[in-house]
Amino acid sequence: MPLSILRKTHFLRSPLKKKMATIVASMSPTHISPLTHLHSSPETNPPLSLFENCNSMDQLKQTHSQIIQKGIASEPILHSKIIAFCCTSKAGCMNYARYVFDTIPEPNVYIWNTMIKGYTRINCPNYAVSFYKEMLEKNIKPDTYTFPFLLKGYTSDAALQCGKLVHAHVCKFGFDSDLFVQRALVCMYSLCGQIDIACGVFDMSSKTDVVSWNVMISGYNRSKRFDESRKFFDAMGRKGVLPTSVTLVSVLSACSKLKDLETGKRVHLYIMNGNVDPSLILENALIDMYAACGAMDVALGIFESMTKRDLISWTVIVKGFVNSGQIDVARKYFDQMPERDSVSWTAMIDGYLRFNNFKEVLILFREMQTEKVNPDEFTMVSILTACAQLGALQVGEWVETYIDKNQVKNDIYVANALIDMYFKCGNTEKAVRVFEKMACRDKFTWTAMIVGFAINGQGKEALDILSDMLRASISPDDVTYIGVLCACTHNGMVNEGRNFFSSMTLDHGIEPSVAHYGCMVDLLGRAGHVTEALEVIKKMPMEPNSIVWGTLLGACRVHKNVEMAEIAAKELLQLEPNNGAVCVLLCNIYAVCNKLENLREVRHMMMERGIKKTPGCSLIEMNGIVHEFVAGDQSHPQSEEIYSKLEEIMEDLKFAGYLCNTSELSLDIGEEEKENALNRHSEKLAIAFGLISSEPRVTIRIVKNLRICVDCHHVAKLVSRIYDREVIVRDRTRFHHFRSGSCSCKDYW
DNA sequence: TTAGGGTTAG
Repeated sequence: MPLSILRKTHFLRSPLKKKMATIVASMSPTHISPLTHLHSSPETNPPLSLFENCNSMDQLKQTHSQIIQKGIASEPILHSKIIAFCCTSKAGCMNYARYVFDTIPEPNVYIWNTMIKGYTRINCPNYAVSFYKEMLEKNIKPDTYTFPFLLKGYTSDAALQCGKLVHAHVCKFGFDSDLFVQRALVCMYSLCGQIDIACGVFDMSSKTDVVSWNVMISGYNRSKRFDESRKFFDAMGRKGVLPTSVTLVSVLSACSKLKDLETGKRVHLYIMNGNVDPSLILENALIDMYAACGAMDVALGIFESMTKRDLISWTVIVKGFVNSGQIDVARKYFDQMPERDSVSWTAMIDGYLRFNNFKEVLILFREMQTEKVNPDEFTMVSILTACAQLGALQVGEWVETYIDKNQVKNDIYVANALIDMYFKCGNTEKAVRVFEKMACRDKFTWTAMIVGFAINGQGKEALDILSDMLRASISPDDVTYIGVLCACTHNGMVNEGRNFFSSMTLDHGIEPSVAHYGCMVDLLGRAGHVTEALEVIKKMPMEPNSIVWGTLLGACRVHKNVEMAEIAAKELLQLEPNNGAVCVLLCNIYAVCNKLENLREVRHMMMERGIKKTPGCSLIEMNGIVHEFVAGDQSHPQSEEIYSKLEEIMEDLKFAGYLCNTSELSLDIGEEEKENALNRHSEKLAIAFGLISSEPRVTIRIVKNLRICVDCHHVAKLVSRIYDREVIVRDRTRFHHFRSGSCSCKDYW
């Protein structure tokens, strides 16, 4: 809304004025019911009751026409009645109100107020304020009703400036001590996201009633400051203000977010004692509170005893089971729902997301579309998150197009999820395009950009983004710095990383967490400073976790440092005795360094303890379907074709000078067998499948659960050159963009 | 006045 609206008159000339006059004039006499009683002294006894019985604009217009015919249309009370109907009734029409308003020679403050109320009611606060301005120009003084009507129109962050100007007028006209005006101000500030100012007005109010308290409590909920909602509720009790069901619904919502079962139970008891009338909304709020606090038995008890349930009751139960980890039970209730809207679908989709079942997310999303339920922005964020995890670029792109075409609200959450999805699918160009189009960005946006560039090996771009972020006065947080350190790590920028690590605390007051120390270990270790990396671990103010030791172990593998590897592996196995990945890494290191005796020892220990290696798994999306391959997989319907293509590829590669790199294979087997095992790695199967299933020159995108092995890395480079294909592999830690025989990681991984 | 969303070291 333009601020100028209060400073300058923008009084609207009713475009429909002429049209309305025509409508009234054209009403044929047959439409008009005979109003014989109008003959009895109309001036002294206006037929007010006629207006009170009006149910539609047609009836109102008929009555109005009669009044005009009888020559009593200038009665002020009749004007008020017509305008009140048009402005406040559900069937009302502001254009007609405007038409009548223009015929009144000197409208009184009541009529002005009613017009303001009407424009606010139809969500046109700018028209309301124009009327207000016009009223002042006509020397009509506002009264205590004027401001609540005006203020009620300001309900969003964008309206705050206008709201504040109206507040100034409230003070100027001396209405700042009126209960209703104060309440309207509290409400306006609360809805415009300024709960602290609302609180200030509330504290200064001469009188407060339960409605004002309710406005404050719901305002804190809206600002996600649930702890303060609860404090207000307690304070209200101390002041002896009795809560209404509106209060309790808000308080229960806060309890649900705070997981405050104790206060929740107190509210439940208050309701059970008959202090407020029970309602569906109240019951829903109760089951939500119990479900959120993990008391699913109580939540279900209430749900089952309800005589009437709605979508929300069911959704809350589904969500409750998802939260308690019972995804199958959640699904059972979801399947039983009599009807489902986008919120219920999203609740179920989020359940699968939470349990990392990303494929099921996409399956459910397809079902949702089959049932013709339109996804909203919340659904889209969930789907994009699943696409990011799966590397499902085509589905992700489809989502972006769907959002544009179907006017799904493209808010900051959606844009941030899009950026994250594009980066995690290796498409940095599209991520940047989304970023550039954004009208406003928050710290999540900037952080997603930094992390995104970092994992894609574009360290310089990541650091440029950090500079832009600081220039835009957005404070980085701990996650931002994880991205920054990660960018330095993936690009071997050791000194820069060291500097960022110290400036993080010195300049931004962010205390390093175990994750930040982990990044430093990675930064130093990967660059070959393995001893210094161990020093960092020793000096950490907290206990190093398994990730930190695993990072050091990974660095030892790259730099073939057996001694340090043994230290790291020992520490790791103490923390996680059954971690298969550690044993495999240690085996890799022993194999590379030709320490076969140690290798056998580890293998023996693994067998004894029943430790299994995590099977390598690669995903590749083809025409919107995600295909999954594990090492040696033969379950794919096109398996035969895939293996014969793979054979062909290996022949082509050998012809081009490829030598199989079996150095990391920990098995005590012959060279041929080793080569065979390597050739069945999941990423090779996915590459072969990609080559036979897509058009020439189309990029092959693969997501792998483990780190890509040296041999597969080499093969991918050659494939990109020999077949002229861009191959993008996202492994556990980063992206490898293979183009024309080389990789974006510059073999630094 | 009741249900839902985003970034995180290996």
